[in-house]
Amino acid sequence: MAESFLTLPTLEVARALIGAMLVHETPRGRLSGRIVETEAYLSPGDDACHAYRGETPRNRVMFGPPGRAYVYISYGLHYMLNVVTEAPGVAAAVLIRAIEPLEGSDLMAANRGLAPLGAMAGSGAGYQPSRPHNLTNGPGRLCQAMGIGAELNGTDLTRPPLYIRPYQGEALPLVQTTRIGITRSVELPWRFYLRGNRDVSVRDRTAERAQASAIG
DNA sequence: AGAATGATCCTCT
DNA sequence: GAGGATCATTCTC
Repeated sequence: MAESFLTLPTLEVARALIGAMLVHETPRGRLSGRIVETEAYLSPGDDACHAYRGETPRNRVMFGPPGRAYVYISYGLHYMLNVVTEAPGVAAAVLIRAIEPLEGSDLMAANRGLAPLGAMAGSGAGYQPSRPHNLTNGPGRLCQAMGIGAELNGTDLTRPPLYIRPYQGEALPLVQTTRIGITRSVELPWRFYLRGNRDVSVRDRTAERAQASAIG
């Protein structure tokens, strides 16, 4: 295949990933979704980046070649999926924060401990989301739904079992704003999401108004 | 060896 | 909107 778009500069990858398809071929079935929200992390200069103080065993993959998965555990229980960017030696990645389920949504629901979508049975097992789109609207949730764990850390995201198919089509309406859940470098506008999509984890209505006529 | 810190999610008010 | 869960990783002593 042609040179992957994942070799582009980090912020361009973060933009270009919106609309791309994330696919996981699991033993129990094929799961996929459209990426609708991303965040860029780029060291040096970004104190929120895991690698801002140098290489450690955990963030080692970020220093490697682009196009690989950086998967780690947050708060001791949630997996986070990142796409490594930039040439070897430069620590950078794009966090996938939300996807829109396309294939295998019932298996995703099962992975999340939820009843199948469309089934109204109230067996009492598992928790019922207050909104039907609580399936993959968050970095921890989408990893749980997609069956992504530590065993995929460092794997090549251009081939199965976990891979990304680029978006090819008309320009999508993007919103650019600040990142979520961090305490350092909070001012950097390095989060991107698909305007109007229901699976975006957190909207920024101020940014949406300010960017009303802009098209990403 | 001990303490602090999270790129979060869920529940309850 | 606020707080607890829960533990790997990292920093500090």
